[in-house]
Amino acid sequence: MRDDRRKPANSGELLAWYDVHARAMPWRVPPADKVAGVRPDPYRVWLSEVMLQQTTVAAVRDYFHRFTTRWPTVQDLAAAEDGDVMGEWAGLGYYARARNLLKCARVVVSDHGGVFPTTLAGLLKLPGIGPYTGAAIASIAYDLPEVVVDGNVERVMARLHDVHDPLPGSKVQLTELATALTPQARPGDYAQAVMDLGATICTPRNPACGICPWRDPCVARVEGTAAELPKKTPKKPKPTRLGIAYIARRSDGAYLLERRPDKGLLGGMLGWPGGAWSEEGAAEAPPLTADWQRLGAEARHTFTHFHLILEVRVANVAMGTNPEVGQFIEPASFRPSDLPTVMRKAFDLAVGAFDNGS
DNA sequence: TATTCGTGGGT
DNA sequence: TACCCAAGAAT
Repeated sequence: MRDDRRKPANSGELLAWYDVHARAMPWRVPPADKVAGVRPDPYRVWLSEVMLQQTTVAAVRDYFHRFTTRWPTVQDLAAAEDGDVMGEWAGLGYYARARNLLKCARVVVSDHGGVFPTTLAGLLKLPGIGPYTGAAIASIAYDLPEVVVDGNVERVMARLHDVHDPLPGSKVQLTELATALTPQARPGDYAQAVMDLGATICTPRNPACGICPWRDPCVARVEGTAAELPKKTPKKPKPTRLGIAYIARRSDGAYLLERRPDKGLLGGMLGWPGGAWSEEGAAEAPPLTADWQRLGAEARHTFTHFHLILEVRVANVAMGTNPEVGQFIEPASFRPSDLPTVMRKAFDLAVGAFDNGS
């Protein structure tokens, strides 16, 4: 802080802004309804917060609707089949979230009578609930004054106080600043207000400082440094890995798929056999003997920490063929939408080849 | 503390 | 095109 005479930011200014500008969301109770006594459903708050981890609101909306339609309560979700939940999560990414989601639902039902813990400490013991999500549920669902620190809060605090130390090292400092601002009154609305501010006004690029409810106390705005904060330590370059996807179609239209192990990349998801991906592109043996055809194109996909070039090989096989890995899934129970995106890309290429009568 | 773990959209 | 980024958690 370079100007101690500046009047510090205060939560009331932000709450007043939120009362007018709160974004409408399927899992959210608008401030006017909360005044009337409406409380958020902890199940829906929890589900939305897990889905929103490192994921945009736009991407979450449809998933949230499908999940809550299919599994309206935590009891419903706890009773679901693993494969159904993983399939419904397919395409949303970070699949450990879905595995932990199911674990968490089952613990809540078996150990807590189907009621989410009502303290931060209790929430933090559950799978998939970390410091952010625990504080978010505690504040939004139960109006407890816990400190919510996500990427939005980090950015807003860094700018309000002109913090130039790079993340993630500055996280402790930014958390302290966030703690000082978190109010005892309406902490749930406040938490959502800071995140709305970060998402709509105090954006990563081209922040709309002119219409910000905290424009006066914001030190970075005065210093002209808002757009360059928060600083971040540079990230490592992504290597490129090579792999093969073997897509076998049986004469009845069944496809050969395998369930990937729970640990590691795409853990718990369906995928095409093809072995590990490496920078050397070691040739993996096919899952069964057949007349494998190479396609003219490969699937390209970028993960968090590497690029992938996936060669797709296809084969038509007869009924009664026994694969060495995976199992055939019949057309009636195969939904391409159950596949993670990279596997669906490979499938889209293969379908074109099968349609061409290979 | 550093790495692993997805995906789609914006610039 | 190539990067950046998004309501992080687990290890």
